[in-house]
Amino acid sequence: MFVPIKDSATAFLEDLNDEQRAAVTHCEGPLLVLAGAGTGKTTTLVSRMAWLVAEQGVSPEQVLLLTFTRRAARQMLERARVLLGAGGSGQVVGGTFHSVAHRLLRLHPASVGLPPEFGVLDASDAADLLEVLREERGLAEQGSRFPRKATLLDIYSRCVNAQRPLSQILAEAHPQWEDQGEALGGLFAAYGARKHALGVLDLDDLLLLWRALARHEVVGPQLGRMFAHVLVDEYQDLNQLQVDIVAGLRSKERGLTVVGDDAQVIYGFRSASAEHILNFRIEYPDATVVTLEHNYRSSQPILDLANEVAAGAARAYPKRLRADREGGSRPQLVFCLDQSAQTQEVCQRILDAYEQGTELKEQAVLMRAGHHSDQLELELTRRKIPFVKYGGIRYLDAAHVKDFLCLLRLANNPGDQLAWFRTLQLLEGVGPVTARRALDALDLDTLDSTAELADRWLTAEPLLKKPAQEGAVRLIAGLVWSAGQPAVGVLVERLRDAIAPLIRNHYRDGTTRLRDLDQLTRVAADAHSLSVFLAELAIDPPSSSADLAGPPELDDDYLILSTVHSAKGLEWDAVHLIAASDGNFPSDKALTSPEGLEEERRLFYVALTRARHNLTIHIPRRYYHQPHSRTDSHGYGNQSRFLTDEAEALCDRTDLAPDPHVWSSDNVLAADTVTVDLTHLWH
DNA sequence: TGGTCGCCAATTTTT
DNA sequence: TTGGCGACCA
Repeated sequence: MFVPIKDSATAFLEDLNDEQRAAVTHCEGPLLVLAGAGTGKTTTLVSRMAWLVAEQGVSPEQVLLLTFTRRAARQMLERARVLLGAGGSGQVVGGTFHSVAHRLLRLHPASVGLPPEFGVLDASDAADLLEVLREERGLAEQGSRFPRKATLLDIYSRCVNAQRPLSQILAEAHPQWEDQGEALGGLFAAYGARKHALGVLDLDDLLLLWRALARHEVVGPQLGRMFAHVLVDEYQDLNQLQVDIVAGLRSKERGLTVVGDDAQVIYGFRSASAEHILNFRIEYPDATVVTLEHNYRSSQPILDLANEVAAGAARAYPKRLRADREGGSRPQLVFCLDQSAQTQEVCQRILDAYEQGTELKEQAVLMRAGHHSDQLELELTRRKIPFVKYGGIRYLDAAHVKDFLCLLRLANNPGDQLAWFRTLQLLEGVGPVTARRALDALDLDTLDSTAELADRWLTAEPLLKKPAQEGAVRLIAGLVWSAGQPAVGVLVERLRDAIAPLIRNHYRDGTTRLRDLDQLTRVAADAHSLSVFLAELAIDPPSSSADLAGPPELDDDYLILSTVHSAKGLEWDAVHLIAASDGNFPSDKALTSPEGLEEERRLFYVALTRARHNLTIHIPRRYYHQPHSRTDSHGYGNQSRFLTDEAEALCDRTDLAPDPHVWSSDNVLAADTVTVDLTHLWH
């Protein structure tokens, strides 16, 4: 249906193509937009928001925008703000599923049985709690075979997110633990009970309780009236639980728009499944489907390669991206001798592109796994090339930051056993055993207020050695003092001072680490409540310490380093994909099932389609293994299985490494790096 | 002898 | 950074 362009408020419609405009101005019933990579998906979604506001009289705060990743949320809301900015009245409500769930639950905690000051566990907190329960239940005995804590959380989380029974999840994703089904079931039940007793939620609970809230007989309809229109981005990456939530939000009066691309399902490990987007028309029989195929991002040679890679998929829904404009240079395939050669080559190419006018911000280095850029980061630092890294190890995962957060959690809730357990072990001569005993002596379950802590501590104190006692007294004094302190900023600063000597003592580079805590202290100064501050940190953690330092200056130019997962939805003029050899990409960790390989392929496709003009794929020919690790039998291949002969023919090829057959014979380390066919890994 | 601490190996992707 | 294993201390 064509809607005439009436006034300047809808001038943005002129910049859209026919399909986009059809999507933006769709009126009746649910709308599914199948948007290939680079087809102006964000533009379409944001324009639809603006259109709803300008033409349909929906007020901005009645529009709910849901995205899968935090970066997508941020980007989308920013653009919405710009486009709606002129009106300036209200703001679109939006964010990740988890952050929206959190906000709604803060509004109605009691309706789902939550204490008003409920806490939120991030993934590592949740894993720690599972570990504690595992020990309590005698499942951690030496020699007994049982999943480690990260695996426990993964299994549990899959059950929740896929909404499927443990036995099924075990059979499909963790067959090696199938015989532990009973113990796992018991452990998970205890985990649920403990979370309830502690008044905390994990990230999965946020979604579960949102669904419960939506089904609540009083609050449900109330929530329903909050939003006139719901837009969901990256629908292909939703899991069953999120699909349920979206279905719960739908009503006759409310509009629903979902956008996605079945070729970009890359969150299978979070129980995402392309089935959901493919079944959308079945679930919503009155849905309208609009397909976007014009690619505005990349040049045709890049799309040719992407199409070729996608065509290799076992079960492809044929879709060929067409470039909007002519010309463009072919993707570059660069074979390097090893990782060091790759590092030098990437740096050179980044600088070359920069010289030719592509600023650093318009370039990105992409990789399968966060650590693939370790060496490159050192070299960039050495060459003084500024960069920001996304994905990989996160700021909050740094040990000393966790230590500090635990102390803050104690200020918020002195009965938090997990936080005590970690904090106590910062003290000299205190390990898990002493910490456990001190905890028992504290008898936290009967603790009513922080003020009692000082007295309580007298019973635990003798269990510690002298220097540890002094440190502990400082911490307790800080906590007791902070209990009467309403200003979060002041409180956090005081606790930072209390923990500072312990950090300095406990870590080799303690003084450097303390500086990270300063950043956190600064951010906390703006917080209104400690519990909300901590919960938001768990849901929306800064992805780098640079995030905490605030947005970089406008004139700052810096290179982006990112995992492919974190790069989804983003684009750059020049993309340098590194470590694209078999074993790394596809990651051999992912090759436990045929579906694993298919997801790697889609991930590769996502990586390729991030590039606008220049795409370079670096393939190190070999990796040097630790000389002693004879156990590492599979080694790495020296090329990418995704780059078939047909795909390679679409690229310009540069070979910086001698032919493997030539150099391997006179290289001492050659025996460690045989090319092995990895197909055996998934039968 | 129980418990801590140092050393070594290995580490996917995100909310 | 975490986990496993061995050395050293009370």
